[in-house]
Amino acid sequence: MTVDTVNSRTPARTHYAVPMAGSPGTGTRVEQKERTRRAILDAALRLSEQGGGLSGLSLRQLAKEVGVVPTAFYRHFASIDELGLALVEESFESLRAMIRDVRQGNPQPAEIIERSVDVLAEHVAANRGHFAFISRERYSGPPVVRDAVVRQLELFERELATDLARIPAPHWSSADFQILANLIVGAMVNTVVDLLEASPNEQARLRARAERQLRMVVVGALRWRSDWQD
Amino acid sequence: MTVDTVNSRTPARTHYAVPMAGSPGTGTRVEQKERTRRAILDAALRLSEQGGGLSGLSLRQLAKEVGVVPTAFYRHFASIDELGLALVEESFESLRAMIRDVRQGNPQPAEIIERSVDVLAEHVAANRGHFAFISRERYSGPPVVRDAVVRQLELFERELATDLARIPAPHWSSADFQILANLIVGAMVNTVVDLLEASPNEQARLRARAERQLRMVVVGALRWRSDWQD
DNA sequence: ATTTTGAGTGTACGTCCGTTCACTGAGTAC
DNA sequence: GTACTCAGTGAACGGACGTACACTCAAAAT
Repeated sequence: MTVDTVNSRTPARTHYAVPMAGSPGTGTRVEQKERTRRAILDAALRLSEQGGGLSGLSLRQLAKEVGVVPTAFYRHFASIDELGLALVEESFESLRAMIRDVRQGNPQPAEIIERSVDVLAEHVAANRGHFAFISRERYSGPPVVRDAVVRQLELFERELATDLARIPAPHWSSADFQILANLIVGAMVNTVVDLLEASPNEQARLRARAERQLRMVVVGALRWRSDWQD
Repeated sequence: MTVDTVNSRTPARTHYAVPMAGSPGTGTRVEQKERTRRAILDAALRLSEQGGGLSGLSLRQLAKEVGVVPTAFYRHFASIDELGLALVEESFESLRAMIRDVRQGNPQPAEIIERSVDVLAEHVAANRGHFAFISRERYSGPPVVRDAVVRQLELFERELATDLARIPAPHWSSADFQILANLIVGAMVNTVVDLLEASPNEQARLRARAERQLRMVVVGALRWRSDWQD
Protein backbone atom coordinates (compact mmCIF):
# COMPACT_ATOMS: atom_id res chain seq x y z
CA MET A 1 0.00 0.00 0.00
CA THR A 2 2.80 2.33 0.89
CA VAL A 3 4.60 1.28 -2.24
CA ASP A 4 1.43 1.81 -4.24
CA THR A 5 1.09 5.37 -3.04
CA VAL A 6 4.67 6.20 -3.87
CA ASN A 7 4.44 4.63 -7.30
CA SER A 8 1.26 6.46 -8.23
CA ARG A 9 2.63 9.83 -7.25
CA THR A 10 6.20 9.74 -8.44
CA PRO A 11 5.49 10.04 -12.18
CA ALA A 12 3.36 13.10 -11.61
CA ARG A 13 6.42 14.98 -10.45
CA THR A 14 7.88 14.86 -13.93
CA HIS A 15 4.81 16.70 -15.15
CA TYR A 16 4.13 19.17 -12.41
CA ALA A 17 6.97 19.68 -9.93
CA VAL A 18 8.52 22.30 -12.17
CA PRO A 19 5.38 23.94 -13.42
CA MET A 20 6.45 27.03 -15.30
CA ALA A 21 6.93 27.10 -19.02
CA GLY A 22 10.22 28.32 -20.48
CA SER A 23 12.92 28.63 -17.87
CA PRO A 24 11.70 26.32 -15.18
CA GLY A 25 13.57 25.59 -12.01
CA THR A 26 16.19 28.30 -11.98
CA GLY A 27 16.41 30.76 -9.17
CA THR A 28 15.54 31.04 -5.53
CA ARG A 29 12.24 30.12 -4.00
CA VAL A 30 10.84 33.66 -4.00
CA GLU A 31 11.81 34.08 -7.64
CA GLN A 32 10.01 30.88 -8.53
CA LYS A 33 6.94 32.03 -6.63
CA GLU A 34 6.94 35.36 -8.39
CA ARG A 35 7.25 33.58 -11.71
CA THR A 36 4.17 31.49 -10.99
CA ARG A 37 2.27 34.54 -9.83
CA ARG A 38 3.06 36.30 -13.09
CA ALA A 39 1.97 33.24 -15.06
CA ILE A 40 -1.35 33.27 -13.21
CA LEU A 41 -1.91 36.96 -13.90
CA ASP A 42 -1.03 36.55 -17.58
CA ALA A 43 -3.18 33.46 -18.00
CA ALA A 44 -6.08 35.21 -16.30
CA LEU A 45 -5.85 38.15 -18.70
CA ARG A 46 -5.62 35.82 -21.69
CA LEU A 47 -8.46 33.52 -20.68
CA SER A 48 -10.84 36.22 -19.52
CA GLU A 49 -10.38 38.00 -22.84
CA GLN A 50 -11.40 34.87 -24.75
CA GLY A 51 -14.01 33.51 -22.36
CA GLY A 52 -16.77 35.47 -20.69
CA GLY A 53 -14.76 37.98 -18.74
CA LEU A 54 -13.31 37.54 -15.28
CA SER A 55 -16.64 36.33 -13.84
CA GLY A 56 -16.70 33.59 -16.44
CA LEU A 57 -13.24 32.39 -15.48
CA SER A 58 -12.86 29.14 -13.55
CA LEU A 59 -10.11 28.22 -11.17
CA ARG A 60 -9.57 24.87 -12.86
CA GLN A 61 -9.37 26.35 -16.33
CA LEU A 62 -6.89 28.94 -15.11
CA ALA A 63 -4.76 26.34 -13.32
CA LYS A 64 -4.65 24.15 -16.40
CA GLU A 65 -3.50 27.09 -18.52
CA VAL A 66 -0.74 27.90 -16.05
CA GLY A 67 0.29 24.25 -15.83
CA VAL A 68 -0.46 23.83 -12.16
CA VAL A 69 -2.95 21.96 -10.03
CA PRO A 70 -6.10 23.98 -9.12
CA THR A 71 -5.40 24.21 -5.41
CA ALA A 72 -1.99 25.77 -6.03
CA PHE A 73 -3.83 28.97 -6.93
CA TYR A 74 -4.58 29.59 -3.27
CA ARG A 75 -0.88 29.94 -2.51
CA HIS A 76 -0.99 33.23 -4.41
CA PHE A 77 -4.49 34.65 -4.09
CA ALA A 78 -7.26 34.09 -1.58
CA SER A 79 -9.95 34.26 -4.26
CA ILE A 80 -10.60 35.21 -7.86
CA ASP A 81 -11.83 38.58 -6.64
CA GLU A 82 -8.42 39.26 -5.14
CA LEU A 83 -6.74 38.20 -8.37
CA GLY A 84 -9.07 40.65 -10.12
CA LEU A 85 -8.00 43.48 -7.85
CA ALA A 86 -4.35 42.75 -8.61
CA LEU A 87 -5.18 42.94 -12.31
CA VAL A 88 -6.96 46.26 -11.81
CA GLU A 89 -3.87 47.60 -10.11
CA GLU A 90 -1.63 46.36 -12.90
CA SER A 91 -3.88 47.61 -15.68
CA PHE A 92 -4.11 51.12 -14.30
CA GLU A 93 -0.37 51.14 -13.87
CA SER A 94 -0.29 50.61 -17.65
CA LEU A 95 -2.65 53.51 -18.09
CA ARG A 96 -0.64 55.87 -15.90
CA ALA A 97 2.53 54.92 -17.75
CA MET A 98 0.67 56.05 -20.84
CA ILE A 99 -0.17 59.53 -19.61
CA ARG A 100 3.39 59.87 -18.32
CA ASP A 101 4.46 59.06 -21.86
CA VAL A 102 2.15 61.73 -23.25
CA ARG A 103 3.43 64.41 -20.92
CA GLN A 104 7.13 63.87 -21.42
CA GLY A 105 8.59 65.47 -24.53
CA ASN A 106 6.33 68.28 -25.61
CA PRO A 107 3.62 70.38 -24.04
CA GLN A 108 3.01 72.26 -27.31
CA PRO A 109 -0.76 72.86 -27.35
CA ALA A 110 -0.92 72.58 -31.12
CA GLU A 111 0.39 69.03 -31.26
CA ILE A 112 -0.93 67.72 -27.99
CA ILE A 113 -4.06 66.14 -29.44
CA GLU A 114 -2.26 64.32 -32.20
CA ARG A 115 0.43 63.12 -29.83
CA SER A 116 -2.11 61.97 -27.23
CA VAL A 117 -3.98 59.86 -29.74
CA ASP A 118 -0.77 58.40 -31.12
CA VAL A 119 0.44 57.41 -27.68
CA LEU A 120 -2.97 56.01 -26.85
CA ALA A 121 -2.96 53.81 -29.94
CA GLU A 122 0.58 52.62 -29.23
CA HIS A 123 -0.12 51.70 -25.65
CA VAL A 124 -3.35 49.95 -26.55
CA ALA A 125 -1.52 47.85 -29.12
CA ALA A 126 1.31 47.09 -26.69
CA ASN A 127 -0.92 46.31 -23.70
CA ARG A 128 -4.08 44.86 -25.22
CA GLY A 129 -4.76 42.72 -22.20
CA HIS A 130 -4.78 45.53 -19.69
CA PHE A 131 -6.94 47.87 -21.72
CA ALA A 132 -9.38 45.12 -22.65
CA PHE A 133 -9.55 44.18 -18.99
CA ILE A 134 -10.42 47.69 -17.85
CA SER A 135 -13.07 48.31 -20.49
CA ARG A 136 -14.61 44.87 -19.98
CA GLU A 137 -14.65 44.59 -16.19
CA ARG A 138 -15.92 48.14 -15.89
CA TYR A 139 -19.39 46.86 -16.75
CA SER A 140 -19.40 43.10 -16.24
CA GLY A 141 -17.08 41.49 -13.75
CA PRO A 142 -17.39 40.68 -10.06
CA PRO A 143 -18.87 43.63 -8.10
CA VAL A 144 -15.66 44.20 -6.13
CA VAL A 145 -13.56 44.37 -9.27
CA ARG A 146 -16.13 46.47 -11.07
CA ASP A 147 -16.17 48.99 -8.25
CA ALA A 148 -12.39 49.17 -8.19
CA VAL A 149 -12.29 49.90 -11.92
CA VAL A 150 -14.98 52.55 -11.67
CA ARG A 151 -13.21 54.22 -8.76
CA GLN A 152 -9.86 54.28 -10.56
CA LEU A 153 -11.52 55.66 -13.65
CA GLU A 154 -13.12 58.45 -11.64
CA LEU A 155 -9.74 59.23 -10.14
CA PHE A 156 -8.21 59.38 -13.59
CA GLU A 157 -11.02 61.66 -14.71
CA ARG A 158 -10.40 64.04 -11.84
CA GLU A 159 -6.69 64.18 -12.64
CA LEU A 160 -7.49 65.06 -16.21
CA ALA A 161 -9.86 67.76 -14.97
CA THR A 162 -7.10 69.47 -12.98
CA ASP A 163 -4.80 69.22 -15.98
CA LEU A 164 -7.44 70.84 -18.14
CA ALA A 165 -7.99 73.59 -15.61
CA ARG A 166 -4.68 75.10 -16.71
CA ILE A 167 -6.00 76.02 -20.11
CA PRO A 168 -7.10 79.67 -20.31
CA ALA A 169 -10.90 79.68 -20.16
CA PRO A 170 -12.24 82.78 -18.45
CA HIS A 171 -15.85 81.80 -17.99
CA TRP A 172 -15.33 78.28 -16.68
CA SER A 173 -16.13 76.82 -13.31
CA SER A 174 -14.28 73.81 -11.91
CA ALA A 175 -17.44 71.80 -12.43
CA ASP A 176 -17.18 72.61 -16.13
CA PHE A 177 -13.70 71.12 -16.28
CA GLN A 178 -14.96 68.04 -14.51
CA ILE A 179 -17.75 67.67 -17.04
CA LEU A 180 -15.39 68.18 -19.94
CA ALA A 181 -12.99 65.59 -18.51
CA ASN A 182 -15.85 63.13 -18.25
CA LEU A 183 -16.74 63.69 -21.88
CA ILE A 184 -13.15 63.25 -23.03
CA VAL A 185 -12.46 60.13 -20.96
CA GLY A 186 -15.69 58.59 -22.20
CA ALA A 187 -14.79 59.25 -25.81
CA MET A 188 -11.30 57.84 -25.31
CA VAL A 189 -12.57 54.67 -23.62
CA ASN A 190 -14.93 54.17 -26.55
CA THR A 191 -11.99 54.63 -28.88
CA VAL A 192 -10.00 52.04 -26.97
CA VAL A 193 -12.82 49.51 -27.19
CA ASP A 194 -13.05 50.00 -30.94
CA LEU A 195 -9.27 49.91 -31.37
CA LEU A 196 -9.06 46.58 -29.58
CA GLU A 197 -10.96 44.72 -32.24
CA ALA A 198 -9.96 46.66 -35.32
CA SER A 199 -7.76 45.60 -38.20
CA PRO A 200 -4.63 47.74 -38.75
CA ASN A 201 -6.19 49.95 -41.43
CA GLU A 202 -9.34 50.39 -39.37
CA GLN A 203 -7.06 51.49 -36.58
CA ALA A 204 -5.83 54.36 -38.70
CA ARG A 205 -9.42 55.44 -39.31
CA LEU A 206 -10.19 55.21 -35.61
CA ARG A 207 -7.17 57.33 -34.73
CA ALA A 208 -8.32 59.99 -37.18
CA ARG A 209 -11.80 59.82 -35.70
CA ALA A 210 -10.49 60.20 -32.16
CA GLU A 211 -8.41 63.21 -33.19
CA ARG A 212 -11.36 64.92 -34.82
CA GLN A 213 -13.59 64.25 -31.86
CA LEU A 214 -11.05 65.71 -29.49
CA ARG A 215 -10.67 68.77 -31.72
CA MET A 216 -14.42 69.24 -31.89
CA VAL A 217 -14.68 69.01 -28.14
CA VAL A 218 -11.81 71.39 -27.55
CA VAL A 219 -13.20 73.91 -30.00
CA GLY A 220 -16.55 73.68 -28.26
CA ALA A 221 -14.90 74.01 -24.90
CA LEU A 222 -13.05 77.18 -25.84
CA ARG A 223 -16.29 78.81 -26.94
CA TRP A 224 -18.20 77.69 -23.91
CA ARG A 225 -19.30 79.95 -21.05
CA SER A 226 -20.55 78.25 -17.95
CA ASP A 227 -23.05 81.07 -17.32
CA TRP A 228 -24.84 80.54 -20.59
CA GLN A 229 -27.51 78.37 -19.09
CA ASP A 230 -28.63 76.69 -15.89
CA MET B 1 -43.44 -0.74 -9.82
CA THR B 2 -45.99 0.81 -12.16
CA VAL B 3 -47.96 1.96 -9.14
CA ASP B 4 -44.82 3.40 -7.61
CA THR B 5 -44.13 5.49 -10.67
CA VAL B 6 -47.66 6.89 -10.78
CA ASN B 7 -47.68 7.69 -7.08
CA SER B 8 -44.36 9.50 -7.19
CA ARG B 9 -45.42 11.73 -10.06
CA THR B 10 -49.00 12.64 -9.31
CA PRO B 11 -48.42 15.04 -6.36
CA ALA B 12 -45.98 17.14 -8.37
CA ARG B 13 -48.79 18.26 -10.65
CA THR B 14 -50.39 20.29 -7.85
CA HIS B 15 -47.22 22.38 -7.67
CA TYR B 16 -46.35 22.92 -11.27
CA ALA B 17 -49.19 22.30 -13.71
CA VAL B 18 -50.29 25.94 -13.53
CA PRO B 19 -46.91 27.57 -13.41
CA MET B 20 -47.41 31.26 -13.93
CA ALA B 21 -47.69 33.71 -11.05
CA GLY B 22 -50.73 36.00 -10.83
CA SER B 23 -53.47 35.03 -13.24
CA PRO B 24 -52.66 31.45 -13.94
CA GLY B 25 -54.76 29.23 -16.10
CA THR B 26 -57.05 31.69 -17.87
CA GLY B 27 -57.11 32.03 -21.62
CA THR B 28 -56.40 29.94 -24.64
CA ARG B 29 -53.33 27.86 -25.13
CA VAL B 30 -51.47 30.45 -27.24
CA GLU B 31 -52.23 33.12 -24.66
CA GLN B 32 -50.81 30.94 -21.94
CA LYS B 33 -47.70 30.26 -24.00
CA GLU B 34 -47.20 33.94 -24.64
CA ARG B 35 -47.58 34.62 -20.93
CA THR B 36 -44.85 32.12 -20.09
CA ARG B 37 -42.61 33.55 -22.79
CA ARG B 38 -42.99 37.02 -21.33
CA ALA B 39 -42.25 35.68 -17.85
CA ILE B 40 -39.04 34.12 -19.18
CA LEU B 41 -37.94 37.35 -20.87
CA ASP B 42 -38.69 39.40 -17.76
CA ALA B 43 -36.96 36.96 -15.43
CA ALA B 44 -33.93 36.88 -17.73
CA LEU B 45 -33.65 40.68 -17.63
CA ARG B 46 -34.05 40.72 -13.85
CA LEU B 47 -31.59 37.92 -13.12
CA SER B 48 -28.93 39.01 -15.58
CA GLU B 49 -29.00 42.48 -14.05
CA GLN B 50 -28.33 41.07 -10.58
CA GLY B 51 -26.03 38.18 -11.53
CA GLY B 52 -23.13 38.32 -13.92
CA GLY B 53 -24.88 39.36 -17.10
CA LEU B 54 -26.51 37.10 -19.63
CA SER B 55 -23.46 34.83 -19.89
CA GLY B 56 -23.65 34.23 -16.17
CA LEU B 57 -27.28 33.20 -16.34
CA SER B 58 -28.16 29.55 -15.87
CA LEU B 59 -31.13 27.73 -17.29
CA ARG B 60 -32.04 26.24 -13.92
CA GLN B 61 -31.84 29.56 -12.11
CA LEU B 62 -34.01 31.15 -14.78
CA ALA B 63 -36.56 28.32 -14.69
CA LYS B 64 -36.81 28.54 -10.92
CA GLU B 65 -37.45 32.27 -11.09
CA VAL B 66 -40.19 31.76 -13.67
CA GLY B 67 -41.74 28.95 -11.67
CA VAL B 68 -41.22 26.28 -14.25
CA VAL B 69 -39.13 23.16 -14.68
CA PRO B 70 -35.79 23.72 -16.48
CA THR B 71 -36.60 21.73 -19.59
CA ALA B 72 -39.74 23.79 -20.21
CA PHE B 73 -37.46 26.61 -21.38
CA TYR B 74 -36.81 24.75 -24.64
CA ARG B 75 -40.47 25.07 -25.63
CA HIS B 76 -39.81 28.79 -26.11
CA PHE B 77 -36.17 29.21 -27.07
CA ALA B 78 -33.63 26.87 -28.62
CA SER B 79 -30.81 28.28 -26.49
CA ILE B 80 -29.88 31.13 -24.19
CA ASP B 81 -28.27 32.85 -27.16
CA GLU B 82 -31.64 32.93 -28.91
CA LEU B 83 -33.28 34.30 -25.78
CA GLY B 84 -30.56 36.95 -25.79
CA LEU B 85 -31.33 37.94 -29.36
CA ALA B 86 -35.01 38.33 -28.46
CA LEU B 87 -33.98 40.62 -25.62
CA VAL B 88 -31.79 42.66 -27.96
CA GLU B 89 -34.78 43.10 -30.27
CA GLU B 90 -37.01 44.14 -27.40
CA SER B 91 -34.47 46.48 -25.85
CA PHE B 92 -33.83 48.38 -29.07
CA GLU B 93 -37.58 48.64 -29.59
CA SER B 94 -37.52 50.54 -26.27
CA LEU B 95 -34.76 52.76 -27.59
CA ARG B 96 -36.55 53.54 -30.83
CA ALA B 97 -39.71 54.35 -28.93
CA MET B 98 -37.58 56.85 -27.07
CA ILE B 99 -36.31 58.72 -30.12
CA ARG B 100 -39.85 58.71 -31.51
CA ASP B 101 -40.86 60.36 -28.26
CA VAL B 102 -38.13 63.00 -28.67
CA ARG B 103 -39.14 63.83 -32.22
CA GLN B 104 -42.84 64.22 -31.66
CA GLY B 105 -43.93 67.57 -30.26
CA ASN B 106 -41.26 70.10 -30.99
CA PRO B 107 -38.33 70.40 -33.31
CA GLN B 108 -37.34 73.82 -31.88
CA PRO B 109 -33.55 73.82 -32.03
CA ALA B 110 -33.25 75.84 -28.85
CA GLU B 111 -35.04 73.32 -26.66
CA ILE B 112 -34.06 70.14 -28.40
CA ILE B 113 -31.12 69.33 -26.15
CA GLU B 114 -33.03 69.83 -22.93
CA ARG B 115 -35.96 67.82 -24.23
CA SER B 116 -33.72 65.00 -25.47
CA VAL B 117 -32.04 64.61 -22.11
CA ASP B 118 -35.36 64.75 -20.27
CA VAL B 119 -36.85 62.05 -22.47
CA LEU B 120 -33.70 59.97 -22.11
CA ALA B 121 -33.86 60.13 -18.33
CA GLU B 122 -37.57 59.25 -18.33
CA HIS B 123 -37.15 56.27 -20.58
CA VAL B 124 -34.15 54.99 -18.68
CA ALA B 125 -36.13 55.16 -15.45
CA ALA B 126 -39.15 53.49 -17.03
CA ASN B 127 -37.21 50.76 -18.83
CA ARG B 128 -34.20 50.12 -16.60
CA GLY B 129 -33.96 46.50 -17.67
CA HIS B 130 -33.69 47.21 -21.38
CA PHE B 131 -31.12 49.97 -21.09
CA ALA B 132 -29.05 48.04 -18.58
CA PHE B 133 -29.18 45.06 -20.90
CA ILE B 134 -27.89 47.01 -23.89
CA SER B 135 -25.06 48.72 -22.07
CA ARG B 136 -24.01 45.51 -20.32
CA GLU B 137 -24.21 43.00 -23.16
CA ARG B 138 -22.48 45.42 -25.49
CA TYR B 139 -19.19 44.48 -23.85
CA SER B 140 -19.71 41.24 -21.98
CA GLY B 141 -22.33 38.76 -23.09
CA PRO B 142 -22.31 35.83 -25.49
CA PRO B 143 -20.55 36.76 -28.77
CA VAL B 144 -23.73 36.43 -30.81
CA VAL B 145 -25.63 38.77 -28.51
CA ARG B 146 -22.73 41.14 -28.25
CA ASP B 147 -22.49 41.40 -32.03
CA ALA B 148 -26.21 42.02 -32.35
CA VAL B 149 -26.04 44.88 -29.84
CA VAL B 150 -23.02 46.44 -31.52
CA ARG B 151 -24.67 46.22 -34.92
CA GLN B 152 -27.90 47.81 -33.70
CA LEU B 153 -25.92 50.55 -31.99
CA GLU B 154 -24.04 51.30 -35.21
CA LEU B 155 -27.36 51.47 -37.04
CA PHE B 156 -28.67 53.88 -34.46
CA GLU B 157 -25.53 55.97 -34.82
CA ARG B 158 -25.96 56.17 -38.57
CA GLU B 159 -29.57 57.27 -38.17
CA LEU B 160 -28.48 60.03 -35.84
CA ALA B 161 -25.82 61.08 -38.36
CA THR B 162 -28.42 61.58 -41.10
CA ASP B 163 -30.58 63.53 -38.67
CA LEU B 164 -27.65 65.74 -37.80
CA ALA B 165 -26.85 66.28 -41.47
CA ARG B 166 -29.86 68.59 -41.68
CA ILE B 167 -28.26 71.21 -39.47
CA PRO B 168 -26.67 74.02 -41.48
CA ALA B 169 -22.91 73.44 -41.44
CA PRO B 170 -21.26 74.62 -44.61
CA HIS B 171 -17.84 73.08 -44.17
CA TRP B 172 -18.90 69.61 -43.10
CA SER B 173 -18.44 66.32 -44.86
CA SER B 174 -20.76 63.39 -44.25
CA ALA B 175 -17.89 61.66 -42.46
CA ASP B 176 -17.87 64.57 -40.03
CA PHE B 177 -21.50 63.98 -39.18
CA GLN B 178 -20.76 60.31 -38.66
CA ILE B 179 -17.93 61.16 -36.29
CA LEU B 180 -20.07 63.63 -34.42
CA ALA B 181 -22.86 61.09 -34.09
CA ASN B 182 -20.39 58.58 -32.68
CA LEU B 183 -19.27 61.10 -30.10
CA ILE B 184 -22.83 61.93 -29.08
CA VAL B 185 -24.04 58.34 -28.87
CA GLY B 186 -20.99 57.44 -26.80
CA ALA B 187 -21.62 60.27 -24.38
CA MET B 188 -25.28 59.33 -24.07
CA VAL B 189 -24.56 55.66 -23.44
CA ASN B 190 -22.15 56.70 -20.71
CA THR B 191 -24.88 58.89 -19.26
CA VAL B 192 -27.29 55.96 -19.30
CA VAL B 193 -24.83 53.73 -17.46
CA ASP B 194 -24.37 56.34 -14.77
CA LEU B 195 -28.10 57.06 -14.54
CA LEU B 196 -28.84 53.39 -13.95
CA GLU B 197 -27.09 53.30 -10.62
CA ALA B 198 -27.66 56.84 -9.40
CA SER B 199 -29.85 58.04 -6.56
CA PRO B 200 -32.62 60.48 -7.57
CA ASN B 201 -30.66 63.62 -6.70
CA GLU B 202 -27.58 62.28 -8.45
CA GLN B 203 -29.82 61.75 -11.46
CA ALA B 204 -30.55 65.46 -11.58
CA ARG B 205 -26.82 66.19 -11.57
CA LEU B 206 -26.26 63.66 -14.34
CA ARG B 207 -29.00 65.21 -16.46
CA ALA B 208 -27.40 68.62 -16.07
CA ARG B 209 -24.04 67.12 -16.99
CA ALA B 210 -25.43 65.46 -20.09
CA GLU B 211 -27.05 68.72 -21.19
CA ARG B 212 -23.81 70.64 -20.81
CA GLN B 213 -21.84 68.02 -22.63
CA LEU B 214 -24.27 68.08 -25.53
CA ARG B 215 -24.12 71.86 -25.64
CA MET B 216 -20.33 71.83 -25.59
CA VAL B 217 -20.27 69.35 -28.43
CA VAL B 218 -22.82 71.25 -30.48
CA VAL B 219 -21.00 74.54 -29.99
CA GLY B 220 -17.79 72.84 -31.05
CA ALA B 221 -19.52 71.27 -34.01
CA LEU B 222 -20.88 74.58 -35.27
CA ARG B 223 -17.40 76.09 -35.24
CA TRP B 224 -15.80 73.12 -36.88
CA ARG B 225 -14.55 73.01 -40.44
CA SER B 226 -13.66 69.61 -41.84
CA ASP B 227 -10.87 71.12 -43.95
CA TRP B 228 -9.01 72.43 -40.93
CA GLN B 229 -6.78 69.46 -40.76
CA ASP B 230 -6.06 66.05 -42.25
C1' DA C 1 -67.09 11.84 -29.05
C1' DT C 2 -62.71 11.00 -30.75
C1' DT C 3 -58.05 11.91 -31.70
C1' DT C 4 -54.13 14.97 -31.92
C1' DT C 5 -51.11 18.39 -30.16
C1' DG C 6 -47.76 20.49 -27.37
C1' DA C 7 -46.60 23.19 -22.91
C1' DG C 8 -45.03 21.62 -18.91
C1' DT C 9 -43.26 17.59 -15.75
C1' DG C 10 -39.79 14.62 -13.41
C1' DT C 11 -35.74 11.53 -13.62
C1' DA C 12 -31.38 10.56 -14.74
C1' DC C 13 -26.77 11.12 -16.91
C1' DG C 14 -22.16 12.96 -17.19
C1' DT C 15 -19.35 17.09 -16.56
C1' DC C 16 -17.41 20.86 -14.36
C1' DC C 17 -17.15 23.59 -10.48
C1' DG C 18 -14.85 25.54 -5.69
C1' DT C 19 -12.91 23.98 -1.66
C1' DT C 20 -11.01 20.59 2.06
C1' DC C 21 -7.35 17.91 3.41
C1' DA C 22 -3.16 15.30 4.16
C1' DC C 23 0.98 14.85 1.57
C1' DT C 24 5.77 15.63 -0.54
C1' DG C 25 10.23 17.42 -1.32
C1' DA C 26 13.40 21.01 -2.70
C1' DG C 27 15.17 25.31 -0.91
C1' DT C 28 16.34 27.82 3.41
C1' DA C 29 17.67 28.89 8.13
C1' DC C 30 20.05 27.32 11.87
C1' DG D 1 23.93 18.12 9.12
C1' DT D 2 19.37 18.82 10.81
C1' DA D 3 14.99 20.89 11.19
C1' DC D 4 11.79 23.89 9.15
C1' DT D 5 9.10 26.20 5.60
C1' DC D 6 5.90 26.33 2.12
C1' DA D 7 4.80 26.03 -3.21
C1' DG D 8 2.83 22.55 -5.39
C1' DT D 9 0.31 17.77 -5.43
C1' DG D 10 -3.68 14.66 -5.88
C1' DA D 11 -7.76 12.51 -4.09
C1' DA D 12 -12.26 13.34 -2.57
C1' DC D 13 -16.68 15.90 -1.36
C1' DG D 14 -21.10 17.88 -2.46
C1' DG D 15 -23.48 20.86 -5.54
C1' DA D 16 -24.90 23.15 -9.86
C1' DC D 17 -24.93 22.83 -14.49
C1' DG D 18 -27.05 21.54 -19.58
C1' DT D 19 -29.58 18.25 -21.82
C1' DA D 20 -31.81 13.53 -23.02
C1' DC D 21 -35.83 11.14 -22.43
C1' DA D 22 -40.47 9.34 -21.55
C1' DC D 23 -44.37 11.04 -19.59
C1' DT D 24 -49.14 13.74 -18.64
C1' DC D 25 -53.24 15.96 -19.56
C1' DA D 26 -56.03 19.98 -21.00
C1' DA D 27 -57.05 22.55 -25.03
C1' DA D 28 -57.71 22.35 -29.97
C1' DA D 29 -58.89 19.94 -34.04
C1' DT D 30 -61.47 16.39 -36.18
